[in-house]
Amino acid sequence: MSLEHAILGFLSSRQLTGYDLKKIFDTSVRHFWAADQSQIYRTLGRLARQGWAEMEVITQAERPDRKVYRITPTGRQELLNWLKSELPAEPPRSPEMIQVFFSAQLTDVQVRAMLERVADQMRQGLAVFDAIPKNIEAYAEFTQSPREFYFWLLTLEVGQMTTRANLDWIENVIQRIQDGEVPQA
Amino acid sequence: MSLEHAILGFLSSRQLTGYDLKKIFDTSVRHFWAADQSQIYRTLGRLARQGWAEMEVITQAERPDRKVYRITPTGRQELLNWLKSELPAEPPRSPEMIQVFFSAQLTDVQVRAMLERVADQMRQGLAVFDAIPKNIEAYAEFTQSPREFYFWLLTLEVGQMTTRANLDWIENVIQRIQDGEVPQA
DNA sequence: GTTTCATATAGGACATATCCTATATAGTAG
DNA sequence: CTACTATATAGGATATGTCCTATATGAAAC
Repeated sequence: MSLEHAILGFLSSRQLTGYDLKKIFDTSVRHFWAADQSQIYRTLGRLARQGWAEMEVITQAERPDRKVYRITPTGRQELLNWLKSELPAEPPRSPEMIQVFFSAQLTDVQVRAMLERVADQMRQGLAVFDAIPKNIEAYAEFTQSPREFYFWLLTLEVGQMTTRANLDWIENVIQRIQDGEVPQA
Repeated sequence: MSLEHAILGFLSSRQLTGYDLKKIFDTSVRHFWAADQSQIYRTLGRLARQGWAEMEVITQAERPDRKVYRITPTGRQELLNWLKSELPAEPPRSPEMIQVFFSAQLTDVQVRAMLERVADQMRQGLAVFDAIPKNIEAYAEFTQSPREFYFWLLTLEVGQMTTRANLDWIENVIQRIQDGEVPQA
């Protein structure tokens, strides 16, 4: 599972708490990886148990104690090995494509409505992408490295590109419906 | 979960067994939905229990008995409702993007190797797409409807388009590395 | 006759993710 | 003082998917 390596990746820059990581997953990388808070805490525990991270309790005066995690040399090696490894192919699983496939059973009017709905969701997604600040200063909290920031921008870029390409395709299909190019039975 | 609706979709054309569905998931729709055999059998049981499908045992002389499932009117209505509904947004989850993001920690040579590897996987995926027969006769077993076949082709089309767009983007990034456009620290 | 494949069925155990709950600190709004 | 937000932690139960196992029929290859 990649959450372990994602967390190791963040810990390789600096030590963090579960709460810190939750904020990072909710902001900086939410366009390509979402993680649930309890999942993060459980994964941190697992990383510590298998020796890829170590934990230190920091007592706080006016807040509950913080558990700060830092990557170990073993964990750093595991991260580098994983970064160089080939990922197993994932079984494809697209509810959208199931709807597209079986919407052959709907009328052209209903198909168009469905496609317009999906297109709207994609436009909203693009608006979210466009609204993300793209200057490194906005991300000082998670990195000061221009190289790291550049690679983060790459993930943003591909997300936007893919969403835009899918939106173009949907609009093209809508046009084909309007042009009467879709078989009726 | 969309597997229920995918199965309802197939049953809406004709009655099928779990074994039939496994073959369909392994061939015709494997480019956008993969399903495990035991998952299919369990989901069929659930569809029957909640009244969206009904099951009839067909005794066979020289093979084990077959359990044939057919969609019910309730199930057909549920399918149509689902086809017209807006899907909840899925949390994004891309192991590839995690590798891209953290590969900032690798050297340019290592990053290139990683991207070439991903590119190779995509070329293989495209080769698989290109090898899929695109004449309706090859799919007589699962549909004889030109409209249904057209919508199936749409799912193929978007899969190819997305894979190609991603491959172009990776090649572009490799070019940027070669051109020295990527920050070093 | 053993292995593999095809045709059939389906349960057990586990992995991963989600959603909910719970606790404990402080601060703000009403 | 209740509700909400922020800062902190983490377990219980469930949903979904995977992998393995098991059974039972026939056919083909070695």
